[in-house]
Parts: sequence; structure tokens; C-alpha cells
Amino acid sequence: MTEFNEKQIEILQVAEKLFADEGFDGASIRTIAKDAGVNIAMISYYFGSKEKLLEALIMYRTSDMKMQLESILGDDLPPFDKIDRLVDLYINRINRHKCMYQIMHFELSTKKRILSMESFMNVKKENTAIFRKIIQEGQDAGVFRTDIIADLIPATVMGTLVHIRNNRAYFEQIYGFDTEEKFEAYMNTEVTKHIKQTIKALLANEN
Amino acid sequence: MTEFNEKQIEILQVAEKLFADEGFDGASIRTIAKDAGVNIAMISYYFGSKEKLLEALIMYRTSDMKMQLESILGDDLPPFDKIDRLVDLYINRINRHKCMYQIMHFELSTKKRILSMESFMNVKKENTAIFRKIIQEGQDAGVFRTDIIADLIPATVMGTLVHIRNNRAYFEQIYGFDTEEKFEAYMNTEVTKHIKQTIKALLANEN
DNA sequence: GTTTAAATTAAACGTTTGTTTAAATTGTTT
DNA sequence: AAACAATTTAAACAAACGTTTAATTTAAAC
Repeated sequence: MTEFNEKQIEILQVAEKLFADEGFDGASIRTIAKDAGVNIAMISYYFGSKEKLLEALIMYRTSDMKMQLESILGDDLPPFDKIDRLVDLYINRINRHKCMYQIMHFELSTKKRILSMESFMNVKKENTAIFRKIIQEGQDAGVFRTDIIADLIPATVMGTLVHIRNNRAYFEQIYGFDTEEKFEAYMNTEVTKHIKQTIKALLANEN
Repeated sequence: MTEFNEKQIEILQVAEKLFADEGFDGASIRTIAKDAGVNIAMISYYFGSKEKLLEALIMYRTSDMKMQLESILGDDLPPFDKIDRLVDLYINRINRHKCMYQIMHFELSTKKRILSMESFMNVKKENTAIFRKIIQEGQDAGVFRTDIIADLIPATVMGTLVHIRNNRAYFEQIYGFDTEEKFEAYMNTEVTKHIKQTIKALLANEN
């Protein structure tokens, strides 16, 4: 299902931004409609309800990750280089869809909404499986340690990134960033370096 | 300021749970009042407004962290043992006040509310400074690497923890946890091990 | 050009929201 | 016991919410 037309995509994009800025409850149908340049009734008309709009949004965004992971798995690269590419992939995705991740992590943790868990979790499971294969390759090659908990590595990568983004105001203040660009530069240099360094240190086999 | 009487504390505790379960906008003054066993008007009467209730809540919870950090700094322990105690401290705090962290990380990242940033950030800054001292000790002793970004370590610890808690439904499903206890046990064993292992690997000086 | 379906609109629906009011109750002081 | 302040209450407030309706415009099909 779910080919979206131009107007629907416009609504999804506006909703993504507003949900992230003001939360699901905080963003009103009226504001979304106004920003998207459509009538309020169009949202019910296209998506059924506000809640189903959120579901559509999540599915709209969590579709292409699998492909990119498989691309890395298939590449002919040394294990540690694959880790570099993996971290870059996560960072790029969170940078590109920062609004989305903000919404997801809040709405998924809320007890009020159940969302379309099944389909969303299936995507996540598939992604975890591919990630584990990449780690397994490095372990089989004797390059990575085997006494680690591979399933928790994505949690550390994404958790660190999301945490720093959520506390952006704090980092901006202690480092004196006065523009958005400076913060983004910090994310792309220092933070990226820290995460790669951390994951590689964890995986490194001290033979 | 801010000694709270029994009734105020009751309201704060109920608000903490409801804000975390349903979000700031999702939790209504009426529900909070009902669960706390007080009249709706009492919340305005005691705290002024719903927003000020949130501020009071955050301040109420972010007061004792500094003391505990200083306790670790003052202890006479080898650097790596201090890391163990640090990670345990973070984990215990997030376990104990999981509601609080859920609220904070969402409300701080939202553009709608500005909160009482100044006082809250000052607490955070002080905590960061103490943390850095603990790392510095290990570096001075030649046990820790010096080419690391110490400021980002707490982000990795807390980010990993919060991320896993937020995606609890996912982990429950892939590991087949059917009770709250099993998930909490997982947090206290595997996740704790993973985080300690990761941070220690990052800090370890390969001499 | 007529007919049928899809898209779009403005208006209204009934709830729920946070907050305020003004009266009633309780507690404390004199 | 009287007087005063602090607490607690039920009721009302206007505003905002998500959704629905029924009428209108646009597009497609015949």
C-alpha cells in the first residue's frame, strides 16, 4: 500500500516538523493544515485521523534503512572500515531525519499510544539481523572481540546521538555555539569521532 | 526557596508519573489532581500553573546528583573502579527516576517550552565539572587515554540507557520478556555490563 | 455536454483543556 | 469565642482541540 501524492507528502513533511517541535499533542491539526496549505478536513480525509497520520509518517520514514545496511554488509571492506560506514550511516540518518527520531522516541515510549507496532518492529528486527551479520563477520575474521553484546551497540550509537541532540541547548551553552551550523559541525566532527572511537575500542581484540 | 509540604510532594509524584506516561500535554490537570486526591484548583494554588509545576518537578529531582558525584571523586579508589561506580550511579539514578528522565529529555528538546534553563543548566555544568575531574585523575595516573572527548562520555552512558528504556517494547519482544522484572534484570546485568565494558574499552590506555 | 466521482471548503459539533472565581471550610492567633 | 488567614471546594470561564457534516468546486469518464 501507501503511495502518497504530492499533497499528502506535503502534509507528512509539515507534520514531521511540527510533531518534533511541539510534540504529538502539542501540534494541532489546524496548525499542520495551515502550514501545509490545506484545509483542516483534508487530514481526516486523507489519513483518517491524527493518530493514523503519525503512523503513516513513521512508515514513510522507516523504509529505506534496510537497503543501506545491506549495502554495507555486501561491500568488500575490512571489518573496521565497515564500522566506520555503519556509524556514518546512523549519523546521517539521524541528521537527515532528526525530527522523525525525536517523535518516534517519544511516542514509542509513551504508554498512551500503541502505534502500528508490528510492521515497525519487523523493520527494526530485520535491521538488527543485518547489523549482527556485519559484527559476526569481524568476529569470524578474528578482528572483533566475541565477548560483547552486539545487539546493544546500535543502542549506544543512536542513544548517544539522540541524547546530545536532545541536550543541544546545554552543549551550545558550554561550548558557546551561537549558530546552528556550529552545532552541526560539532556533531559531524567531535561527536562522530567520539562514537567511532568508542565502538572501535569496544570491538578491538587485544591480541 | 522550595520546601514542599506533603500534599505538594504528592502532587509532584503523581505529576511525574503522568507526565512520563502521557507527556506534558497529554496529562491533564484534572487527572493529576484526581490521582493525587486534591482539587483541580490546588495545582494553580500551589504551583501557579501547569508549566510551573513541571519546573518545580525538575528542580525537585535534580538536586542530589552533585553530592553523589563528589562522593565518588573523594573516594580512594583505582581509576577503573571509579568508572564502575560512576556507571552504577547513572544507572541507579535513571532506574530510580525513569519517569523524570523521560519527561526531561522530551520537554528539554521541545521548542515550545523554555523551562527554568538557568538553574537546571548550572546543576548540569557542576556535575560535568566533577565528572571531568574523575577522568582527569585517571589520565594523570597514566591509566586512561588522553585523546578522548571526556565531555561526551556521560552522553554515551545516559543516551544508551535512555534509548534502551524508550525502546523497551522492542527488547521485550526480541528477547521474549513477559514481565517487568525480566526487563529490569536485563538492564541490571547485560546492559550494565555492556556500558561498563564500552566505557572502559574507550578509556583503556594500550601501553 | 452530461454524469459521476474525487477533492476541497467553511461551518458547526461536542469535548476537553488550563485557569479563575467566589463561596465554604479549616486552622491559627488573639 | 472572635477574628483572621490559609486551605479547599464546586462551578464557571473562554479557548482550543479533533472530527464530522453538508455544500461546493474540480476532475474524469462516458
